[in-house]
Amino acid sequence: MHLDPGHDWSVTPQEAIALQRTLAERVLLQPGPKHVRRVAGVDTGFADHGRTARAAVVMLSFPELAPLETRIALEPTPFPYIPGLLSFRELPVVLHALEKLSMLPDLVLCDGQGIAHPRRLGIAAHLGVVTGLPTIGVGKSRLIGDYREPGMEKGCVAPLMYANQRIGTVVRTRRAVRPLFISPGHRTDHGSAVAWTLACTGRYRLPEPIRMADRVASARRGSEKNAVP
DNA sequence: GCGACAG
DNA sequence: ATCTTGTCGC
Repeated sequence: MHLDPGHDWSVTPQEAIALQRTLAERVLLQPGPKHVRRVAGVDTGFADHGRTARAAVVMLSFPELAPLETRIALEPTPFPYIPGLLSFRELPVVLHALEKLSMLPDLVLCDGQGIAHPRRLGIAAHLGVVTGLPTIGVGKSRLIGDYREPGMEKGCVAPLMYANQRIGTVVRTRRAVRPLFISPGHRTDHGSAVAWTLACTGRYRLPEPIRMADRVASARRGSEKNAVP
């Protein structure tokens, strides 16, 4: 399958920022998909002192959360890590892993922020605008915003605020663990983002799609295979 | 100028 | 993100 890159990815940090301001206008905040049969998790890992980027996408069935397909892409890392510009470092290789899927997901959980970003275009929102797919940002830590510590029980939440606006939700996905920073990417909203995240979470802190993609992307040695039907 | 800063 | 073994806690 051929997936459109969406735009030129060979940009300078300054051009990337300008691009984010434009693309952010195309982000759609609306209730997420009504029915989900397939949910994908994406994550990126690095090797060779950061010179090689490895994106992993794992497709799971819903609500069983059983792995259906795993795809990987390896490429030279194209952009340095700059807070706020993470998508220009990880999305190029992520898109190549995504286009290897035999079927499109109904929803994508992405490692990193959605609209909880200085210009409202974190990696999950960027991925959604480029692919047109509904996406949710699942951050393991905070990029921007203020919040009150949510309760310690699983399911406890607290709004993530920035410039007097809600940009996400701090969610306790498991008892007494560090909370996750959930924010809408594209074609989802605060409520649906949190609901789908919890619906995809089992006995671990990370929702299954992200946890499985994480495992594959960070695989130390050569699991450079591509499982396909 | 100073502090913060997804992965 | 990555470098890295055992260890403390539920």
